[in-house]
Amino acid sequence: MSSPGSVESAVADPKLVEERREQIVKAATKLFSEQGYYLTTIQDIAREAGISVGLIYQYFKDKDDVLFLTLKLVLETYEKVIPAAIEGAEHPLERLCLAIGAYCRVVDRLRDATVLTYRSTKSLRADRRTFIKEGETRTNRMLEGCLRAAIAAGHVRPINDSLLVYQYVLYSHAWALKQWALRGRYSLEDYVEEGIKLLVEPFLTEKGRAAMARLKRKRRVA
Amino acid sequence: MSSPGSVESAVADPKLVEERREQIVKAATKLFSEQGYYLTTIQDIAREAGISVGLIYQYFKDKDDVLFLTLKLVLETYEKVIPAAIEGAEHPLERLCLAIGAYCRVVDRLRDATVLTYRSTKSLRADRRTFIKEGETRTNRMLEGCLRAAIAAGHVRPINDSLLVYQYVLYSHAWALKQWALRGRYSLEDYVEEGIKLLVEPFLTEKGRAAMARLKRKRRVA
Amino acid sequence: MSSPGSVESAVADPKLVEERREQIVKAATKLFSEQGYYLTTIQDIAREAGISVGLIYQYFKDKDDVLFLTLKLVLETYEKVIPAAIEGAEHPLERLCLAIGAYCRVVDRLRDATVLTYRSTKSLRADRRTFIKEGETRTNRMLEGCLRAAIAAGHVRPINDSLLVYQYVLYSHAWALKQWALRGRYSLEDYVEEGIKLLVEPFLTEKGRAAMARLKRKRRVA
Amino acid sequence: MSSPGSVESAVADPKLVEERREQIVKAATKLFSEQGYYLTTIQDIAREAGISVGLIYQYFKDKDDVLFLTLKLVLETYEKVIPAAIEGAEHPLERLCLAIGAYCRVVDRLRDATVLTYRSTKSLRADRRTFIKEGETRTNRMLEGCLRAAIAAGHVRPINDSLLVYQYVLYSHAWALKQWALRGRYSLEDYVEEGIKLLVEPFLTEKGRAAMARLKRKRRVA
DNA sequence: AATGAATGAGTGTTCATTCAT
DNA sequence: TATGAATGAACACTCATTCAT
Repeated sequence: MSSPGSVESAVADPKLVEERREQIVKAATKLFSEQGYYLTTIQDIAREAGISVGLIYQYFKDKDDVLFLTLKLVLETYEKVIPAAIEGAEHPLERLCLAIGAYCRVVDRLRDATVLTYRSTKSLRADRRTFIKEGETRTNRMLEGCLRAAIAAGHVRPINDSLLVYQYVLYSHAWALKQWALRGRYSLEDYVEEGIKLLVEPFLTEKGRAAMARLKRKRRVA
Repeated sequence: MSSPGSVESAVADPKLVEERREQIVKAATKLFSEQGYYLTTIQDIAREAGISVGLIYQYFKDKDDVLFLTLKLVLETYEKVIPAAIEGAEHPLERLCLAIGAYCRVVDRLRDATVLTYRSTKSLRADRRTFIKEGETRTNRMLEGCLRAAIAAGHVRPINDSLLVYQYVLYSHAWALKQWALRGRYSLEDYVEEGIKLLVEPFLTEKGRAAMARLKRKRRVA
Repeated sequence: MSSPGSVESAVADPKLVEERREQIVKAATKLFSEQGYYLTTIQDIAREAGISVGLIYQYFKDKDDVLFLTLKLVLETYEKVIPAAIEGAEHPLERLCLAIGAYCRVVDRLRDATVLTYRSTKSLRADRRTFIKEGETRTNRMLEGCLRAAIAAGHVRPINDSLLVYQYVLYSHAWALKQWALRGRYSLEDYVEEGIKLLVEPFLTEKGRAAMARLKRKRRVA
Repeated sequence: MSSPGSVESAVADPKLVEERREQIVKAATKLFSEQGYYLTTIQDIAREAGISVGLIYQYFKDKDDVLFLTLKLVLETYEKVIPAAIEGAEHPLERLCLAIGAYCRVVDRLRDATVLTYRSTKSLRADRRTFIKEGETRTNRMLEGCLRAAIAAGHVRPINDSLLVYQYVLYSHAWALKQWALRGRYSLEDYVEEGIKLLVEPFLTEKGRAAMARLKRKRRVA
């Protein structure tokens, strides 16, 4: 009946649908992030969004639907932000570092929503859970592309790229998941820098090290 | 009234208390892991444990209490298994590798419960949440001890140890969190080995590399 | 947060709130009176009122709240009926007798609810219990006002007015509390008349006796 | 099967039965009086009595049974104390005053249990409720006997004796029911004295007044 | 005679969802 | 489109009662 990635609405006007859904998801994201999925009621969401309970059901089939769109939006943000960050950069190493930095920054911005991703994905219907995981996989692949390009260009020595990419992802997510331990000890920018020292630099080739040095100098000037 | 770490019981006999709690927590761990905290009912737990609903309330104050002990047990297992694994080993590098391997293996054994840790810690009362996080911190410190010893002994070059330890932890947890992606591609033992290649070897000193080679040869013989 | 005398509602429209609460309290009064507070379930009340369980919780915070409004209504009825009964009468003795008669009659009308007052006040939260007792005190004071006026006017001889007022109250309540013994032996009107013979006439002065005789004649004519 | 006034026990030794029941009823009276019947659990009673839950069921059929014996004991105390108080006194007026005083005093002693009588009689099974009411009626009849004797002897003028007796009863009970209002304003002894002024003296004949004066003088000497 | 662990029916309460307006 | 009053299934939790020891 309904494909896992789309969400039906009883309302015709697509512009209104867009607008209302955004309004509702914004409220839901805030509340789900603060209190979790099960402790957030539809009435809470309606109140936070400044609309009536019934209206939510004009734009979403059920509560699961709201969660789905909320998580989908987080994933989509990831997928949008990272390409945007590396766009314009040519050098493979620069692209890799920019991608990692962008990931950390978007996690910082969507801190609570990222945690929500870990907490609540399992609350979704099975097919939608898969859909969300595929979104994550797509994001990973973007990082993987950057890493492979750097290997192909001879800046990074051959290595288990897919596992290393997971480390990039986990490192970024950790900024949200372990904020209670990390914040206060690092600024976001320091955290990114440390990440690169830990998860990129040790794998650079001679050529890569030289390139990295040049990049750092350039960045310092800018 | 009640300290966050203890759980009151209406039953006097400590042996029975121990036994029943274990029985209940075992059932709860299974169900919480499969369906999450909120979708698991007390009835479910009772049925799974083969006892009556009322009996659960003789050994736990409320549902939160059951979750707490469940999570506490996971953390305590971590804290027990890792020292046991490195006991007997003398060499700092060996101790570090054993610790990482032990962590991955205990995560494998408590796979669902580890995921539960990420999903449900926030469902706990605030003071208990803190208590659980302190347990995690203690585990981290054990790894940190190993890493620092290896640095002090000149096998690992000076590095941001606390962040690297986080990578060890995340790497281990990922085996549970991302099992949908990792299993099928790696066996547990391969995964451990890859982890060491990715998160230990790049940071070895000359001396460390030599020591590591010797350790590997020894392991292959055994 | 909530003052003891008010009851919050999730519904906005005050007219509907009024109507629904009346409907619910009416059902609750019947059931509480027949079976007592603890044997009456919210399900029972919903069924009796012809509404759903959930709806009760839109108009009352909890079961205690329903009991409170039920008892409050009884007390308020007392406070309304007695002034209405003596309004228009000028003569202090007439006012006193009318007040006593009105009290007996309202107890007769709210027979079961009056018994409920004795049975269930202690089931209320402490602050609300006090609130209810203050309502009773206010009613007593109205009777006390009548009695004192009659003493001041020289119709009743000086006497322990506050204790005598308690006797009036108890005499009225007894009509409900001891109905199993009194009904069948007295009609309500006879009971009122006997009460006046027992608790008013013995304390009349010469002047009071004369006035009382005149009042009785007048009443007989009307 | 079981007559309403008796309570079966699984234990043979009548002395032990007597002793245990007393122990249990004592605990129950305290708790029922403080918290009411429904808020008191069998576990509470067992704890208060210092015995096990199971043991209560060796001496009582069910919880209703415990309440019944508790109330029965109160009524029996009334029935025992009043005759004892008037025993030895010859003069009808003196007997009447002693009876009223004794009633007030026993109510004072069993203050909470007397309130319990009002709150919880309706919680009993129907036949036992009747049984308890008959006990009350018996007590009333003792007072009625005193009053009638005083009338017959020409000390009290002919009057609606049964209703006046109710006033005596209510007056005594009020000491428990309205203790929140009465205590602090009267001592028990003053309260008794005021009662006699209000509910006996106004109905005395000339002869009665003379006799009462003599009695008071005598009492003052003693 | 005495214990107290075990039971499970029954309670108050919540909240996703519907639908008349 | 939008509202929010109304529904009722489902849940956590309690406690009178039983029974193996």
